Amino acid sequence: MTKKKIVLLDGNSLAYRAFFALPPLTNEHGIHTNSVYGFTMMLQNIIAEEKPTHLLVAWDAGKTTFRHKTFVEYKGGRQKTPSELSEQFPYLRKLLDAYNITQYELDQFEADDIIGTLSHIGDAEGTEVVIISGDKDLTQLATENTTVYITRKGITDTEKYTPEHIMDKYGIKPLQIIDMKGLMGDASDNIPGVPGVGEKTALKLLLEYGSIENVYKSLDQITAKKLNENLTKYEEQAYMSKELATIDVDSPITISIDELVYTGPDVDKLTSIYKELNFKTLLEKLAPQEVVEKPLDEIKVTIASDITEEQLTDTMAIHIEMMDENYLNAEILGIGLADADKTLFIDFSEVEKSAVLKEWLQNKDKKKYSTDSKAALASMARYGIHLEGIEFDLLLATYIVNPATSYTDVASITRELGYSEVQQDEFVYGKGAKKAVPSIEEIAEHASRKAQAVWKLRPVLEDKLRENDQYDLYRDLELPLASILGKMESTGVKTDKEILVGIGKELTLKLTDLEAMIYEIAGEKFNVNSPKQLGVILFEKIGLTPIKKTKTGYSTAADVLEKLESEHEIIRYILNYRQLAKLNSTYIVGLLKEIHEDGKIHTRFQQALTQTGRLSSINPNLQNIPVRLEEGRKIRAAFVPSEPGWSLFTADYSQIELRVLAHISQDEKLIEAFQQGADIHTRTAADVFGVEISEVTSEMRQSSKAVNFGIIYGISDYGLSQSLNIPRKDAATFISKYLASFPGVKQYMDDIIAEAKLKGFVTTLMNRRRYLPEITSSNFNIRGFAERTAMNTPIQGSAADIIKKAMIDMAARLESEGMKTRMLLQVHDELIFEAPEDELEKLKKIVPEVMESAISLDVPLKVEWEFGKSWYDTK
DNA sequence: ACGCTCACG
DNA sequence: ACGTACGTGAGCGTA
Repeated sequence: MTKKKIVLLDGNSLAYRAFFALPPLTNEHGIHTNSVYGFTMMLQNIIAEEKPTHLLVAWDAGKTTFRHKTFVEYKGGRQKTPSELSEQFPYLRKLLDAYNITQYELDQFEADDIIGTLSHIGDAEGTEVVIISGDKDLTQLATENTTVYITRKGITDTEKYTPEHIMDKYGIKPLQIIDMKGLMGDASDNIPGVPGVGEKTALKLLLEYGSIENVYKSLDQITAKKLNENLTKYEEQAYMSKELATIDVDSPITISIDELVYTGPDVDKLTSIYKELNFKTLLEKLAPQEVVEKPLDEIKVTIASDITEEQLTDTMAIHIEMMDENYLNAEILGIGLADADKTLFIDFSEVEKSAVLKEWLQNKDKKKYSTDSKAALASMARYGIHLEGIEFDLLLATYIVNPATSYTDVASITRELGYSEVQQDEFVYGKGAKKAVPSIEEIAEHASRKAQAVWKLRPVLEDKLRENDQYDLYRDLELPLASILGKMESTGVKTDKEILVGIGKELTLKLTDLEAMIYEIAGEKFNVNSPKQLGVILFEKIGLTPIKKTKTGYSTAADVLEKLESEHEIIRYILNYRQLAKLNSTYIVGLLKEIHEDGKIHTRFQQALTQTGRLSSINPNLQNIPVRLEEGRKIRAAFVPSEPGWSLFTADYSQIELRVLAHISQDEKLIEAFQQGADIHTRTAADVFGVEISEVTSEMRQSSKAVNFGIIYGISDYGLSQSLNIPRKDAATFISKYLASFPGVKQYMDDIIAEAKLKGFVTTLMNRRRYLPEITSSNFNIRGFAERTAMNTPIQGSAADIIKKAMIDMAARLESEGMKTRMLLQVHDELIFEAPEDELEKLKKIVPEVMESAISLDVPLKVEWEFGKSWYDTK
């Protein structure tokens, strides 16, 4: 027989905790589910870790308790429970019911008292008891047999209060926690305590006198005048506070420990509640085989050979089927085609053989509706087939309608639109080690279904785009851009392996030295790359003071280490080691792995991913190649032109986001500054500090630069204080001065938040949308985040629109000028080309011209360019 | 799989 | 009551 172990949960406290720890999730009916989800995670964790034989969730009963008789205002002034949380309580009850966990509440008593009483009984029996809550008051219940787990940051992490731990932490015994609360009070429960006494003073008094009673017996020994006065004046209040903070361990409960036996969940009930709440991952874990695919409608699949012109009509939906997501090197299995009355699958070996099909693919008068046009284009290009005539792109259309949904494969996209006739790729090909090529019949059906889905969904999406006034954005910006990006990806960037290897060797040498040095100073070997091990060395062995904590321990991030640099010599070696280790692993070893046989790196641009409209770059990411520090910048020397005698040419928009802000906000001063061509940070400094331009110091300019960044991000005093390393108050002063100097910006910030609340979304200059449902949240954090997003997205997103437009114009211009220059990369506000020597002069003229006239704003756009023999040299 | 750290705009 | 600047991707260690 296993040993008895009782786990007692504080239901209300944990529900709150889960609610605030998680982002707002909802099921398809808009019911909030985050608290239930978090609670479930905690519960699973507790059951797995503690393996309780007895389990109980205690709830607070109603509004009034016996404590209100002592003090009417007990728990007064509390914010009303947010409706997003209160609507979840019935589901929590149902969940626990499905788990077969006893729930208990008692009129006039709080959950604390129920827990206290039961733990008291268990303790007397000598049974092991674990109490779990977010409320530190419960630590008063810790005994030799009873441990109190208090939730920390996150939802499953807890701090375990045993009597020893409480002694270590506060220097008092568990029951003295009550005296501590009595003296210091508790704002959240509206327990007054003694004014002027906080945690420090309370602990000092208890260390000296042991209890509130003894403090008052020895009052004349307390010489601190103010403290003595307060203690004297508020004696009655101190005793009352102690009474309020005392958990009743003898409440009149009508339940016995035997009734708490935990036998495990009712899987059927659990499945039904998980379904109701849309907990997909939990459902899968519960019974992976139970998630059955609904049978699809039958379709007629034709596996074609000897393609004829008659089979290929003027307009068809097309999908290139590949097993791997990386279409730049994945094996092409075949092509699925569909129109109104048929589907067709062509095995890739047939594609290569069929001149008729190739002709059709390359004919721009034969219209194609695709699932992902960039993938289609780039994958075909590998076989010398230049796909033309793309008229529709399912991926892009869905993304423009709402960038928030996550797009993994065609099945998920179409399901989102209420169409469920396509199977998940995972289902067809298997997952992980079980991934394998199925029969040609299966592939044919899968690819045909995808093509058919595109055919059926195109009108739906086009209507939606028109309805949202986003058809132009889709048709004139994203769709043509897809082809351009496809070409850029196919072209790739020539990368000099030798240069990377050379830098790698130097780095390895330096890293070995640094490592040895660090071990010597630390007095032992450890993994410098492990924040956990490093934390132990720095903050336990060496004894430095931790400045910041993370969920899992001490933070060892660079900003923390920099603050400790003067404290110990080891820090600078660690910082240096970190910097070089990053360069070596990500940019030397990482990039070397990505060089193809053609000596080039072919990144892929994700065009339907970011929430703002920017692109992202993967496999590898070429949008974050080091530049800020010289050591890292040298990596750029490895990126070179692919033809002898050519150069790389880079052009970047100067301050595009601030210019966009000036335009959108119509702030007169900001517009004027840009029209005059002033250095914007200096100009901002002059306005904010109220001095002449000539009097602006470099510190003033630096602060203003940080404020300008902050404004773009949706400023907060905390954020600015972190970036400038100044007190929060000073940061707040800066911000208010800035907003007073630029009233148009202030007005914009207020207006955009109001607009987002009203419409539920914000838009960019070219009508890209981002929905912000969280902007009406009653949770301060979540709402604040949404508000900053509302301020930032139109700025970042409009800048993204502009450079996308510039890319389209630039590609057209290069074409019309008959130039050989190729566009290679886009890095958010920068374009990188490779060009033959004799086109450089022309580029210097047309690149700025095209980029600067991509859009007409009320401020000029400014482009700066460079060229050189490598990316490093374009500076 | 997830968190931390750090590279970029 | 709670912990934050906006947007990304990759490598590593740890679970």
